[in-house]
Amino acid sequence: MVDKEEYRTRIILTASKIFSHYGFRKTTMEEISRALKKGKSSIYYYFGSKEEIFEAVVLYEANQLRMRLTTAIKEVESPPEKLRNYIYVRMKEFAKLSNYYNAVFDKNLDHYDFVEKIRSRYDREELAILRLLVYVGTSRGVFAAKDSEYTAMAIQTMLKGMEVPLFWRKREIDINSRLEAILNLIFNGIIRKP
Amino acid sequence: MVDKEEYRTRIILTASKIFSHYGFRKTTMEEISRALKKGKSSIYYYFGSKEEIFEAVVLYEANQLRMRLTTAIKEVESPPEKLRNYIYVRMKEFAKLSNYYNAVFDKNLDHYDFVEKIRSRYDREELAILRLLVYVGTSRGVFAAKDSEYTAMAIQTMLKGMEVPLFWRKREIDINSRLEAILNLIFNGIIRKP
DNA sequence: GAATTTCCGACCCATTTGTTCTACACAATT
DNA sequence: AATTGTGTAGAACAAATGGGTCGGAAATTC
Repeated sequence: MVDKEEYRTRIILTASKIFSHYGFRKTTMEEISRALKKGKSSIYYYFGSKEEIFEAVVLYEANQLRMRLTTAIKEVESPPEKLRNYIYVRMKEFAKLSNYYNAVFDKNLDHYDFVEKIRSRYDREELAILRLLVYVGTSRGVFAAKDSEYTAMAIQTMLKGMEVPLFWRKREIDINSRLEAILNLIFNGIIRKP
Repeated sequence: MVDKEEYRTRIILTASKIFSHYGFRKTTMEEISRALKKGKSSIYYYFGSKEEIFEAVVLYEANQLRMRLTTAIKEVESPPEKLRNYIYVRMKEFAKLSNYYNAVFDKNLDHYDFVEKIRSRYDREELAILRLLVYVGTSRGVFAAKDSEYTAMAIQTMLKGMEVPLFWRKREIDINSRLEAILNLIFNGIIRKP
């Protein structure tokens, strides 16, 4: 009973690995169960269907991302550094995620709406985080934003803009230099001039 | 008619890519043909079966390897350098091949005998190459091998010994340093002491 | 030792997949 | 113009694969 939840995450972890390698479609329940050294039907004791496993994987991944982002903020003190860290980690993680989903999804596919649902839920969270960062930075006098809500939304828009090439292009983009450029732009537009 | 052979290699190339990603079993004819923008049944005009394509891929890969090795020898002049280059490239290529076959083969599998056939055929070639290298080196006075045949066989045995961990272990091995050690051993055992 | 939890082999059946077959389009050749 | 040869693909099909169910063994807990 306490183990059950634990075993569920074990399933999630291994399934995630196989999904990322072979994609959702090509991954079979047989494989997942074999990797867990269990019978195929045993898996159904923990999850109702293959899709259910997949949803759990996505949810898990989303929480992972959330955690990494919040710790990224806590790692440093000053608001500019917090913002920089946040954006940096966000980019890195999204690059990883884009790899994951490119591998997992069949090129068509209708699973996108599911991801979109998760994503839109996190959008609000992200906005709150950014708003707080901007607000704190402004009240400490290191940022100079008139309205932290709209400023946060603007930043978020920029960040989303950076996702597009990640998810649609195959070409290797020099993430780091692009990142520097973006950060530079944000800071020089937002940091109080002396 | 001249195009036909050309198109066969195009099939081989694309099939190889998909095989290496998804493995033989999970790769479907549908996928291969889709990647080639042809109808599924059209592929059968060029190859009799999925297995036949796979055999062609392996054969192609083997020839690729042979070429890389012979050019590796020609790149340098002195016998020790030739030997070093040969072993170096051989290791690198085998590391790549091991990745390929680990990805392509289902963990069981009876395809091994097929690979073994190809391999044993190349064994003789390799032995001839090594023997020549040793022989030339000895007659130039830079090596000191009593019997180039048996020396070559000894070297080949060592090289095979290095394959084992490549194909069976997952752990990342530091190829370069191991390589240096082996080369050092071979040379200090074979180079005429002053 | 009964109850409950966890596991699995055997089965079901819809879908997939390797392969065959036939027919069609288009050139080249007769 | 008819024939032959080359390349293509759609339809059809038998075999397999794979997701999911079920009844009941094992194992664990009470």
